[in-house]
Amino acid sequence: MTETSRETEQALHLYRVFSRAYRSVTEHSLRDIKSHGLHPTEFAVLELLYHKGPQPLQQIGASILLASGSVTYVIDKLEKNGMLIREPCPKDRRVTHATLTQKGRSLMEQIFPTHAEVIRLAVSGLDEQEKKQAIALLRKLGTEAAKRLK
Amino acid sequence: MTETSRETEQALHLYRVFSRAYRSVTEHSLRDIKSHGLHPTEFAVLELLYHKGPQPLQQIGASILLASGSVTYVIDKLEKNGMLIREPCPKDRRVTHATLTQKGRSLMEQIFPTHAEVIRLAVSGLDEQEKKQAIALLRKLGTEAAKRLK
DNA sequence: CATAATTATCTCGAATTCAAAATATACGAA
DNA sequence: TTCGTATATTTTGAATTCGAGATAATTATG
Repeated sequence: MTETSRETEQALHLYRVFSRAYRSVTEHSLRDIKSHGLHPTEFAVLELLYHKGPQPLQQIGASILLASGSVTYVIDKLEKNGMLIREPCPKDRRVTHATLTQKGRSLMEQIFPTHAEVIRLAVSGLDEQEKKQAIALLRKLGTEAAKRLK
Repeated sequence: MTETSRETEQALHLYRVFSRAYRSVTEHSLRDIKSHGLHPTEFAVLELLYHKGPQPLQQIGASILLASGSVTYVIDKLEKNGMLIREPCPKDRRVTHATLTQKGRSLMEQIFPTHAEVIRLAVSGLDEQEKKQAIALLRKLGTEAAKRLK
């Protein structure tokens, strides 16, 4: 028989509940994104630029956890679709910034409110107090987990 | 300016904290899995069979959310590596069961305790009481989100 | 200034995934 | 039985991702 401490059992239990919940919640988001003819990664890039403004490609990869080769691929596609343009950085010629075009911004202005509403519904199983608790717990959990990754 | 209700703001905030926490926690798991030369999907299949015993391929896909074509692909690979075998179901000839070989079972016996310990550490940012709260909140969140997917 | 080390991006090939179509089997109804 | 529908698996082709290596530009060091 395998020896597993009660603490470990509880940790595994939390991990499973966490994963299942994550899948169910993100499924709402994914369906909405797909319904607009976008892929999750494309949406993530557009959302980042929409909220944070022009970003170096490197930053984009770091923010949404994408390998550099994949960043090139997604940015290529979005640029071909006219959603954004590449702009060379004048201060550092190694760097390229991605900037939303008017078309890209319009798209996000059109779909983001709906998307926010989908997210609101997806997490509406918790009331305001519970959401507050969940935020505090998840923030702590995530921060500590990130620390231990170094 | 975009009108967004306070509730929606809170929901988006929860979603972001949730996603970040999930990435940090799962990164622990992914690194451990990789360190054993396995891919996440392969590990998921092995873990399922290890804990639940032989399963129809269809069940495997349903459990770990994998398209049927991908199931065939992963099972092929694991079978070639000698981790499992396919066994035709005598009662229903459409069905194939995947069963761990001794080699596959030994591998899991060897790596699962370590993996459990990695998970324990990954979520150790919360104490026992907090884990209990998190489990309750995440279960509720996940269950309600799943309901709304129908 | 010259060289080494670092950083940002892109290219290329391999691996994994999905979706749709093909195949085989099971099951219910006429 | 026979037909039609449903289910399980495999096949196929396209899309996305990663990792490693190449290139170019910057920064640090002597």
